[in-house]
Amino acid sequence: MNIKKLAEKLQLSITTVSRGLGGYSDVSEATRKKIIKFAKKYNYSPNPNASNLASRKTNTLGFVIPLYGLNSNTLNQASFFEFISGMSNKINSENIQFIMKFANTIDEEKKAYDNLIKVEKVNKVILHNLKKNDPRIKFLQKNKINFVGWGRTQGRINYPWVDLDNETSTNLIMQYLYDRNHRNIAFINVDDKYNFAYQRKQGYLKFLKKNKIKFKKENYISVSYEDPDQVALVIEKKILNNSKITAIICSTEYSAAGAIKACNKANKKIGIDISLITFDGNIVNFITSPSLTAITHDRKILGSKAIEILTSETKIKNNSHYLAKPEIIERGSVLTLKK
Amino acid sequence: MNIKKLAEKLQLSITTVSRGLGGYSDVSEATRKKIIKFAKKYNYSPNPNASNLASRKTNTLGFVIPLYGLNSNTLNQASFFEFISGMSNKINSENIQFIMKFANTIDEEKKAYDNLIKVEKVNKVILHNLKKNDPRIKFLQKNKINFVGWGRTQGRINYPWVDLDNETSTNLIMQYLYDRNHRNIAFINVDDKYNFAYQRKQGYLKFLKKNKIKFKKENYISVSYEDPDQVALVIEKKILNNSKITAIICSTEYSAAGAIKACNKANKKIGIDISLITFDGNIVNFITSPSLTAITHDRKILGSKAIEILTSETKIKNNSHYLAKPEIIERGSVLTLKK
DNA sequence: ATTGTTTTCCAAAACGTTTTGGAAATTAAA
DNA sequence: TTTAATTTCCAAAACGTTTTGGAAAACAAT
Repeated sequence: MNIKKLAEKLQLSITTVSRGLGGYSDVSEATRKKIIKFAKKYNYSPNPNASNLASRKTNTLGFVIPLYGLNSNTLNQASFFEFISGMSNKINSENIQFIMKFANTIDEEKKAYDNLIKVEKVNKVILHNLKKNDPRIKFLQKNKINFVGWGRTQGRINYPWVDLDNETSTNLIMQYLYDRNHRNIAFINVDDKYNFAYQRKQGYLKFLKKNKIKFKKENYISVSYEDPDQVALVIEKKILNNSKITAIICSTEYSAAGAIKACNKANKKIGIDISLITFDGNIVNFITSPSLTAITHDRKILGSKAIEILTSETKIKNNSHYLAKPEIIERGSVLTLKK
Repeated sequence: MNIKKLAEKLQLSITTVSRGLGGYSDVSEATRKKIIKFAKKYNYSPNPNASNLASRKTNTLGFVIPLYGLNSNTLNQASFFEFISGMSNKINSENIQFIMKFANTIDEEKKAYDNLIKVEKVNKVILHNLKKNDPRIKFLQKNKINFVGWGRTQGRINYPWVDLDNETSTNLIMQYLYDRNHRNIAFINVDDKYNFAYQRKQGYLKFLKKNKIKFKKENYISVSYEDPDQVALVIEKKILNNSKITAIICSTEYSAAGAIKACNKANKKIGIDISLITFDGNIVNFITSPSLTAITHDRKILGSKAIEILTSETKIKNNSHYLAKPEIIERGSVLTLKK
């Protein structure tokens, strides 16, 4: 079924059918309804190729996933799926076309963006893993393509974005531990060149400051993703050997795994001898007994908000943004200390 | 840049440029080279919308990801990314367009396939999580759309597929354990309605038979994905309480996590008091000390083979297939018993 | 030199839409 | 009732390709 046949069935011109479906005001409500009815009946939907071609524009969302950075920066697998899941509802209901590309290298990533803009002519983009002064931003702004950042950079931001509220997260955790009388809290983070790690560090530091707790260098460590065993070793040496530390915050599931290993090795029972709280941790959170208390964010909403911003009727404001609120899931790995 | 302008630059007709780029034999080698040179120079690539429209066909691969089944059937997140990663090289080099859809429900999944075929007019599909007598197969065969299964069903198969060699995997593991003098080996599987689980069970059973070891009902348990804590409990009760069992095979990362928890609770040291070997387990494999010995498959190749089958010049044979070979990564959670 | 083949090229039609610029029909205003 | 304004519709052009059905040019055979 194509528009021509549908127009014949309806005894209307092709133009009217097209405009009716497009919701233009120059077709009466009555005929519009009839057109929609027939379109449904004959299961018609416009050929996107013809449509894009004729209108000289697309309604396509482009999205490049940097495979090379998976699990070694802001993108982890679980968060990807949640984000996508949140997006997909909106995408389906808004009838947006959706092109996703996967890049195994930085070079491929560059090519992928080029292709999206120049060949596929997408009009919306989700930008992941933004860097400071990211060239993609200028590129997109120059080409007047709507985009929203998944994650954001530091400092002044002149583009719309969605992100986890990382600073609040660590603040929340610190408060949670503080309320349970922990005063020497170790924070195992990753390199703060990653924004999420930087933000989490800020939350940690600000809480200390607010409560007039001195920052102890030895309580904060930054580990790499690369060698998990190394992580366990570092934790064992620097954290577990420090008898003052009563609680550990892990910034990633990997470091939580490392912490668990270190604790096992040092024969410290999590939730009894030492408290542990981790970000996310879908898999590791139930290995300990009692299971790990964790902090999570609703990343589904992040995905749907991103689409919302991109499709908002009004011209996208450069300060639209959304912060996913954190939530602590209590499971029992945090001990309440005596005063 | 479009084909018309490029033709002007080349002082050739649009037809010749199009056919030259398409590699047709009715344009001389000399002009073809010149065309390609100019196309590169002016950074021209055909508008896919116009191209699809004019040729009445596409070169598009469709792929529906069932989000609802994530981590609760054959699809887990890590395998998805590996598969995709393997695909993407081929996709880029073969200049295939690629549409991926995500379905949160079975209903959405159905709609997604419909959309791919009828609206997007894809000519290639990757089918995931195949069921016996899967209606999608008939649907695609009827519409003469090339497809390849990621995973396969049991029994006679009349379509091309790629899959893990699950039967060999368990066979390999069993041999590995047997060589180290384990005779009472527990296998923690998931419901064998999932084909991969069924195949793994077959490998386990066949090994027993071949080596004339009696199958002991109490050594085989099937656990669900839903409640990880429950898994740990079952393992503790049924496996760890059975003093004859010297080694455990875990079919999924989740059950390995459950096993670790159970061992911790029962105070059994993995790699010392009991041996453990798991499928995959990117995250859990380094929690224990020594780290978990695991069996993995190269899922990247699975992805690239899938594309290879779909793009093979010759008409796709219904018996093309590829089995990813397993490999044991020794880490130290398996003990060699004394004879 | 003529004819037949093969190679190399091209004009025009087609793909299925959207958009433009107006025409016809209806309603409102005078 | 006539004119003006508004509403509702439509024919034709355009989008950037591919494909069809030859035509022209080059080469080969006689």
